[in-house]
Amino acid sequence: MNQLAATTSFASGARIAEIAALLGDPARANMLLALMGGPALTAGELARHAGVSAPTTSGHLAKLAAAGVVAARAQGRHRYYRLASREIAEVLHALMLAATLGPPRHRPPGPRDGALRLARSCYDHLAGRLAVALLGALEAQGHLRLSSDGEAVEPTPQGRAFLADFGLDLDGAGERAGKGGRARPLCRTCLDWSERRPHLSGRLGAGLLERLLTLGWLARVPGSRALTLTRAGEAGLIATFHLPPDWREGEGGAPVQMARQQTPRTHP
Amino acid sequence: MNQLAATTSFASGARIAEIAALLGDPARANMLLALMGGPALTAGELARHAGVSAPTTSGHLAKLAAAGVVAARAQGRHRYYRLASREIAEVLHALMLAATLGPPRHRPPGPRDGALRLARSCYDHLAGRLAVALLGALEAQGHLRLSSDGEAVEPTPQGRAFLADFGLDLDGAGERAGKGGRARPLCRTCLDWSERRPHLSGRLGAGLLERLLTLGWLARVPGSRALTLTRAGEAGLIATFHLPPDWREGEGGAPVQMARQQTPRTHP
DNA sequence: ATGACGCTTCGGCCACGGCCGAAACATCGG
DNA sequence: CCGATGTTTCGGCCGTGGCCGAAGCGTCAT
Repeated sequence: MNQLAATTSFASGARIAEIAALLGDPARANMLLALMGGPALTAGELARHAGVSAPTTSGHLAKLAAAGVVAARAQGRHRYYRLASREIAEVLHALMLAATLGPPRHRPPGPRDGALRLARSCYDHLAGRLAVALLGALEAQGHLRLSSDGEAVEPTPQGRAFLADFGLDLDGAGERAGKGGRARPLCRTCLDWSERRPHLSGRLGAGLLERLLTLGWLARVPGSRALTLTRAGEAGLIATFHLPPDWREGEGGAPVQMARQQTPRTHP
Repeated sequence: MNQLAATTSFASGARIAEIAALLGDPARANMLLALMGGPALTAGELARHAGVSAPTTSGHLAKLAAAGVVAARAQGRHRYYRLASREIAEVLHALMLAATLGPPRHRPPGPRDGALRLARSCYDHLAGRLAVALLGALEAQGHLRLSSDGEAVEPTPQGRAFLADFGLDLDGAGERAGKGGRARPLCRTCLDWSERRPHLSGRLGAGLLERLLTLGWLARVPGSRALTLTRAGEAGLIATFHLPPDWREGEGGAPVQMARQQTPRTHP
């Protein structure tokens, strides 16, 4: 018998409930939402995100770690926490999408909303209006081919060359087939949470974000998931990707203000 | 400003936690898992699935309905409950996937597992070994084209004709662009929960399941999500789709026993 | 009409779990 | 070695919420 099928069994309601219950506390949900930004955060930072005391935070994190929702890495007197797996990130993503549906309850459109809507990191890839615009530009240039429904997406041969030239190794051994015997999708569209339009995810999306950060075209905003597009970055994206200069306006809408640097973080 | 962007705001941790907390109770999780099968179920049936009393079930369902997780429809002295949206189904799907990872805790491989692994319904489409085999057969016949990573999938012109001939109207007005202004993906691969290999989801997957049920090639098993492949169905699938006769063996594994009819349900 | 059945509401019990302050433990800097 | 800082453990308080039995209200059948 297939070894995989032998070890894989069905998820019981109990196990599902266990995970969901862990995400079902406001404090923990806010921590995990903060971790969706990608980089690992310290327990103290997570405590501030959650709005609870340090002891309470520690208890929450211990439970999350025991259940395999987050993973911890000790470094000096800090402990850095990150989401334990991409599967967990996808649960959170699905929850975010479902949460935008519900009843039209009170949703304070804080000032940070604008920056987040414009560009942010989503676990390991780029999201927001910029991500949607980049996908559009790549498609318009013939680098990517989208299926008619906008779900399936694949790089054209020309696009592969273009992206390789930009510094992305799409066939690289970077992420081979996991233990599941299945390679991570090269580039999958991921329904954007704020724009409700698809953007790039998968290996290509992750590589793109990494490359843009390396180039200094994008910079992380310490306290949030927001990303700033630097002057060089905007010029570079317009020159290289033919990003339309009016990309901030989204679907013919008004431009949104960009994220600004806040209090710098103290860890590497 | 784009009207959608104006009304769409960011999901707060509170709202996420609200939904997750509702899925985070064993009784409710078992109810929702049962509803993942597709057809609406009565409150009594859900009570049996959850293993709690009728009053308790009623309370749970009231909460789930108030939060927009399930939807109710009264009919006679029964009340039929179903999942309220595809977004909720996708949250559950992501949770099921995440649940198979965790620590190797006790997972009783009950006798029903085999039937479920072979063929079952997953919200609105087909899942299990049969679904994986069907996707493989469609690809082998040149009706579908998969990208190298097995994520993107699209019907070939020949495939469209073949599927239309089989009774599937892929371009039909059946499911147009939703309020999000985005059409439902035609056919998206959906990582199979038990096989951990992709199978057909999306509009095509839903249409295929519906058609197979209409033809009597597949039949629902009352008490569970399992599906039975009828004699006519097996012959038909082998003749029409060129399903390999040894499809039950999965990846070179041992065959799995098929689901048998159980106690018949009393509602239409 | 009258009983049977399905579902919901009500009332009350009880346990689980989130929260904090105090204190212990670890690490870094002087 | 000694404070300062980050994190965890401990103890105890208290509200939330799951659970059931009894009772109420519909719908269907005879």
